[in-house]
Amino acid sequence: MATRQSRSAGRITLKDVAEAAGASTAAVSYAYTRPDRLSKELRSRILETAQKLGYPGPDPLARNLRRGETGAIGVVVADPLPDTFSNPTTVPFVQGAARVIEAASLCLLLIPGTLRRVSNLKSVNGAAVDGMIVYSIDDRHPLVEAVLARRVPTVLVDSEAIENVATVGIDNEKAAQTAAEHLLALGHRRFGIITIGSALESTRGLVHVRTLRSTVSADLRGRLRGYAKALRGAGLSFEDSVSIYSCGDSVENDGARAAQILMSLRPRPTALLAMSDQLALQALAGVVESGLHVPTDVSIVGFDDIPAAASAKPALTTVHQPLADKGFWAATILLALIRGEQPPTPGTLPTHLVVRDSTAAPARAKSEAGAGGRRE
Amino acid sequence: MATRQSRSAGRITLKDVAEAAGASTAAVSYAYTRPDRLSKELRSRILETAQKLGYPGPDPLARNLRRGETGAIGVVVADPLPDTFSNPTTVPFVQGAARVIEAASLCLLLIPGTLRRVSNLKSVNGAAVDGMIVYSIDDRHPLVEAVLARRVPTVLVDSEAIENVATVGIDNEKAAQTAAEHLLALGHRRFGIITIGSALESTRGLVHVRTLRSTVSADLRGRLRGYAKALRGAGLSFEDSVSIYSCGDSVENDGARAAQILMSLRPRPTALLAMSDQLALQALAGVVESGLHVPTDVSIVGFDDIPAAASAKPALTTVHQPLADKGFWAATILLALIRGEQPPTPGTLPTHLVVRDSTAAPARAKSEAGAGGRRE
DNA sequence: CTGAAAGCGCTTACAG
DNA sequence: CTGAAAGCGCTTACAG
Repeated sequence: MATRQSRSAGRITLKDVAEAAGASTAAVSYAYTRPDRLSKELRSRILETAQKLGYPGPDPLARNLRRGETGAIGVVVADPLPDTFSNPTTVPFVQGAARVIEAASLCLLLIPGTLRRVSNLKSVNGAAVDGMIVYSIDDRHPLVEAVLARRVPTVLVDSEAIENVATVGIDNEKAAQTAAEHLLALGHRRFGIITIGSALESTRGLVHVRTLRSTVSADLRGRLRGYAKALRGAGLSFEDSVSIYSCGDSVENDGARAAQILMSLRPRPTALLAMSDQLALQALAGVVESGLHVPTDVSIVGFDDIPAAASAKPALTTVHQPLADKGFWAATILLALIRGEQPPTPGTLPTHLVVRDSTAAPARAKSEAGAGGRRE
Repeated sequence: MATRQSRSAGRITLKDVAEAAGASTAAVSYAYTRPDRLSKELRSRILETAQKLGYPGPDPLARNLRRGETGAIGVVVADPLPDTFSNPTTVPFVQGAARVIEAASLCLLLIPGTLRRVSNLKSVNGAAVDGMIVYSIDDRHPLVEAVLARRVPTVLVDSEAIENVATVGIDNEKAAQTAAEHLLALGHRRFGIITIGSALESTRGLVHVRTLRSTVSADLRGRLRGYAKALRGAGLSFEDSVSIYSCGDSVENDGARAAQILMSLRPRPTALLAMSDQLALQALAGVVESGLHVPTDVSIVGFDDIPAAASAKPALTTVHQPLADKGFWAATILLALIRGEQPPTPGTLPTHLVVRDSTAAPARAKSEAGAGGRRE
């Protein structure tokens, strides 16, 4: 277990090898990086000397500074680091990016953005990377500002467009609109929305749209617009037809409680629109726990289409979004930026509604509509 | 989308800020790292100047070289990078390590060890890290040698003990012995072993123990010893009682085919010992597909106790190993090594057999034993 | 509380 | 094919 690789003391450097081998430092460097520029004899003499002295090879830190590159791509995540490996939406995203990063022979640096609820700017400021991907962090979060201040090539994912910054994302408004329109077409007129709270202010409980709009991230605002647009299209007033429950931030979300509270409202919603599948699945469990049935008593629509959505009972109707493709494009664009090439412009990534078994016509559409928010 | 953060040209450095602010470079450096060493006025003058010039803060590459540290811990994985986020044994391990790494305000650098089947020494050699964790890579793999040659603090996980190198792991021999003894106690006398192939030579098909021993990694050799020891304890000859099927390397393992081939042998094994739960679960599917029943026709024991083992039908009997704890200890030991402290010595981590529904007494124990390898 | 200066270990034009 | 030398951008004892 004894290890004494302290950097200080008797550390062997390239210069030592050069002296011992009777060669220039350039020659030793070339022996490792450009073998073709050396005679076979000189190269093997150098390598043997290095071996004999126990030289660990050119120091990556020095090489990085000299070359101005690191061989690492940073991914900044706002959730605790371990969640990156278990969050069902983060995982496919990072995998999509990892595939591109690995193919380019680069490493992937996971940069924790938060440390017990408070921003960890130190990691962001100190990370030695050739470029950064910021995944699903509220635009107004100090982390985003800190990353941008680094002036390193950066791609923002699921973020409001910022001038001169590459972004990858979906059309949240259109996606959400499709979800709401599906429910409207089934005859629903009274809705509950379950949303993730902002990472900045974790509002929790029933909230007014206006409050929500001012605290929530850009993509959620987009979805809210989409729902509203669908209702407007059906001649309904958003305010009269919709109740909104905001869960805490993404880590502690509590869709079950949200569903139960929304279902206790009168007039009772006949359909629940959740901002994520995780929330929707929790809502499903909450509804069932209350002794109600999905979709007979209430329809539920999710967002994301994570694997668990398809295997839920009943299988969840949801908006599919291409999580792995997001990662793929984020990394692909970033690599182009780093190389100084023209980055590809995939535009807004496609989404589509996947209709499964958690949605159906409301049980007594007429009476509910009568009691609820008929507007025409 | 336009971005031109090339390192070369008109890059603002700390020196530029110092000149513009009429301060020394030391003062500018302190403004960022040791605010207490500067007067309030000087510090804010410096920060304002930096802001005005668009200085992105001290360059991490230069800081790393100067300080001799990077703020990153490297984790070397042999599987393709995306697998790190979906492999059911890798995920809890990395999460365990990530928790410690994040708590220490460090970043996690994922270093791909292979690129399309061939070792990617370049990433290992070039990674700027304060220490490395090597997860579950065969000791004789060139990657391990490359990591060790770096002479950076290192912890090897699931590896043969190497002098002066910290390791974390379980007692594979004892764990495997427990699994085999469980089957022996149930009355089984005829076994099939399903093993992962070596990453170095991917043998595939029925193999002799001797062949396997020479190609497989240390932890699998340990398990083989454990199985053998259990059989010896029951007075059975390993060679006469056991058939072994080696799947390809871990990525392409094919437990279903392994099970089918083993079950086509005569005398037919009444129990299958798999070297991983993934293999065991595939074997389970393969057996069922052949029209046989588990555990009536054949018992199956896995290794690892991944979540899917408990939810399988029938639920899988398996050897539980503390995957997240492995990650926790690997990171904890590594941090101590980096800090020059005495690392903790958790010793071999505990495992235990979890008996569930995939094992039972053999249907016709006596006749099988008579036809098979009775030895006393 | 502040400044002048050395040096971390390499790579890479450049000249020969 | 090989060598001498500049310099990447910082941090940190050290002296004042």
